[in-house]
Amino acid sequence: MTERWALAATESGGARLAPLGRTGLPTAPVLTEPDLVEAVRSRPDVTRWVWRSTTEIYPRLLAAGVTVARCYDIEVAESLLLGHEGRLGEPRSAAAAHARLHNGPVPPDPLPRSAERGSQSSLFEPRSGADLPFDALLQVYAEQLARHDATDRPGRMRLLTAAESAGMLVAAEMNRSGLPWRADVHRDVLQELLGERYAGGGEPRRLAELADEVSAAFGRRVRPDLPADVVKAFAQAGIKVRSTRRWELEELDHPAVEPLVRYKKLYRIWTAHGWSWLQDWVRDGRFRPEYQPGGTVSGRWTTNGGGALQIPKVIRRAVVADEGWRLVVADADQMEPRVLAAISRDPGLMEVAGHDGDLYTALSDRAFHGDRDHAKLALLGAVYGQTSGDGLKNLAALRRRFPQAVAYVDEAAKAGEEGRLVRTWLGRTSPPAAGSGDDGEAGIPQDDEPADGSGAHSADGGFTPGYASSDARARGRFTRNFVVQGSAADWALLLLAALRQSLGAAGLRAELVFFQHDEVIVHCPLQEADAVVEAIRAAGELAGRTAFGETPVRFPFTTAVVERYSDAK
DNA sequence: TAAATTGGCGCC
DNA sequence: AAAGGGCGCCAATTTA
Repeated sequence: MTERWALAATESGGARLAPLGRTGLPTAPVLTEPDLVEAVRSRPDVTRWVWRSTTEIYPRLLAAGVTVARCYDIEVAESLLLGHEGRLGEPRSAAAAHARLHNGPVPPDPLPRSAERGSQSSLFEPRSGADLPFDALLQVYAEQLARHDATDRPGRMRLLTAAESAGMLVAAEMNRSGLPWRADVHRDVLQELLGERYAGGGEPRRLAELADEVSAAFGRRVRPDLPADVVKAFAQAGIKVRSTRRWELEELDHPAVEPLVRYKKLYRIWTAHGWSWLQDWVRDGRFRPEYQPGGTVSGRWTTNGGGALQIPKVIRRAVVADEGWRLVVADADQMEPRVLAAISRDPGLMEVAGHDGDLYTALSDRAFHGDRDHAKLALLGAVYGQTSGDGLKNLAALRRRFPQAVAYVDEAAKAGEEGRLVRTWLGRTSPPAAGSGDDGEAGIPQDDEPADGSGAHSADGGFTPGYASSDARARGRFTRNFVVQGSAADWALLLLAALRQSLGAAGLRAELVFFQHDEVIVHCPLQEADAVVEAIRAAGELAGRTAFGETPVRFPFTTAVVERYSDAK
């Protein structure tokens, strides 16, 4: 029994709403009710709410203690559909969609909130199209359903929209719950690593000392945080260095290198996750980043501040479960190679990915004489588009044993070099090449079926450029990676959706509190931990089947039940 | 003077 | 072992 209702907020905190039929049109007269929250609370049988923007509506419901099972986010759908149509970058608001529907003037999207740095003050997003009449919203929705059907993969596109919408719900819920964060522990870590702060501001003690060591090693004052100054100092010491990247410095034989590298590491912590970060981002024992599902073109999430997806390992000591509670930290094992196996359907790689054990070890047993490091390097090289080094030799071995998998990413790279679009498994689409202008014809979508080894180099009677410009090659590396990273993000969305559902259905107090590409953290009472571990495992397998259909590929996790994040692996 | 870019490094 | 993909953040520098 699926009950689908459309819902819009009115200016006065009320709601307009109507039940929807299969084509997306209302099956009963539109209702107007005085209280948005009550309108939802009083309809627990609704299985999916269709609304303009989760960001607009859901935080208000959550604040009143109301959760929903599922939603359909019209602006999320518009963005995904525009992408699939090769029109990424066109305004994606519901108002814009409605204007396009009637060939009217299309309003630009409100500026992305470029949140004032380090502050959470910009709470209100411009409400693009909030004033869109309810029947206009319904028209946009009905048209979107038809546009899903008009794609090359209607089922998967509908799934993608549902998954991204679920991601919006998860994000809103996590924004609300926050990650348990002990400011006192964080301060202890900072003190330990950086030493005291000096009264007048400026560097803490340890950084100042290291800067002095660097200067002493050069025999003159050098500011280690200024790459230009460091390069010059090395030049004066008779050492030519192209940059001050760590891996390059570590090649050098000079007494300044050691303190310099240590300085950089600590400097990074100080500026990105130091005292002022703590001040800005942690309140009442919780760190609340603003998650943005689909913030990257490949579908990975970003956060709008707080650098939640780049928390340095040493700082993770500050993530501590509440008294009597635990953190269940679950990391998907070798997700990208497993996803490559699932989307390319390479028989050999599916076999390798068909077990829960370490994938790179299995890979190296098959093709790399047991050398796990080489196996891993080769695979990552294939996915990232490595262009030089030993990785290429290893790539050749990979290509011999897993031709269909390598052909899949090679084809994606070729598409990128030729200015064509590529898609993830569910249908999220790469942005048009810069400079490809509006000629959507350049964007012939990538095949629905993976190329097989034999066809990989002979397919598509199109032109074969003798040389690709370096821009084209860079674009090829991007699209090569896009199909894998993006399909992994597809899977991760389904994982979140499944986990959210099962935690809710089980009536646990457990809460999803963190998500980072292939890793989730659930905060739960100690006695629920076992159930949560099992829920995560089941959600991973369900996500695999839902995304990729019947596949031998397994999606196991490394799971730890800990009091502190830093105690997980 | 403000916005955009650059270099570097954190995470995946 | 080599320096390939995606981001966000910070400070300095360059550009408008």
